[in-house]
Amino acid sequence: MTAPKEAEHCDYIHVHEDIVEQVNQNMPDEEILYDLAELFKLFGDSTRIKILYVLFESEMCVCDIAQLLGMTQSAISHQLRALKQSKLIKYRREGKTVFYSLADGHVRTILDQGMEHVAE
Amino acid sequence: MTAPKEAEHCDYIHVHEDIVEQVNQNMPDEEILYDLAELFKLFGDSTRIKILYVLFESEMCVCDIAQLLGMTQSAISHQLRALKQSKLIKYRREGKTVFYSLADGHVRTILDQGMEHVAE
DNA sequence: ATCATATATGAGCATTTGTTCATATGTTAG
DNA sequence: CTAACATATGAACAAATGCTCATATATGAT
Repeated sequence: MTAPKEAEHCDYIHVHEDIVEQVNQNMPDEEILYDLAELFKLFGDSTRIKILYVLFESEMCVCDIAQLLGMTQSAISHQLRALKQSKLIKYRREGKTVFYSLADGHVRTILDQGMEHVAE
Repeated sequence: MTAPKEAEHCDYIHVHEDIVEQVNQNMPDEEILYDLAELFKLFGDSTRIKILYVLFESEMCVCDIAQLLGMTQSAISHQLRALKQSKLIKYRREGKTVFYSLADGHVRTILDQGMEHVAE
């Protein structure tokens, strides 16, 4: 029996039953994949990448980061907000100053892996 | 001697000389950081993430991927192009069909690390 | 209280991004 | 050659993104 011809189907389906099953089994939930994409989106901007690299060296306040990157306090603050919301960085307040630092070892691992690929 | 008051400077500079030096020393070149961001940008979209997860199981043709994800051939082809350009996937032609597969072990490592963070 | 400093945030705007649609290219069969 | 199929690609458009500017909030000093 030949498969019924429908709009989006290849004439000959190369995906075999067992592979389709495997994909559906091993593919994480839609929601998880969305969250994963949201996470990587944060690494997909050079300003945020630079912020993370700067924080590799030391915790730092907003103004210091802005200076080091040659950008406005506002721009940096907006980006820190995004990084903070995804728990990639944490902060502590000391008087008027807020110090930011990396929250997670994954940050370093992810960036390092990306570097390996880019460096090829 | 107090530091000269300028626009973007904190009143008290928290970044000490040695840390500034360390940052400038360890921070990769602007161009590399840009490439790194470009790479992660590819992981920052759930369609492309799904494509990569599907390819974990097996090489697959464009049409099969489109079917599995319930998207149009064109949309998938556009995304495959981006993934291909960054050498995250490779392809081989077999007659009319083009089979795509993962190009690199880094892909898996990067996604796994991201997953670990998301799963917290 | 007022002032100054450090940071956060909302609105506006220009740029980028992902999809759709139409069409082009490439391959095979007849 | 033509026809059918698989894939690639350019234009258009809506949605998302990152920065700027103005302003709000928070803390400390006077």
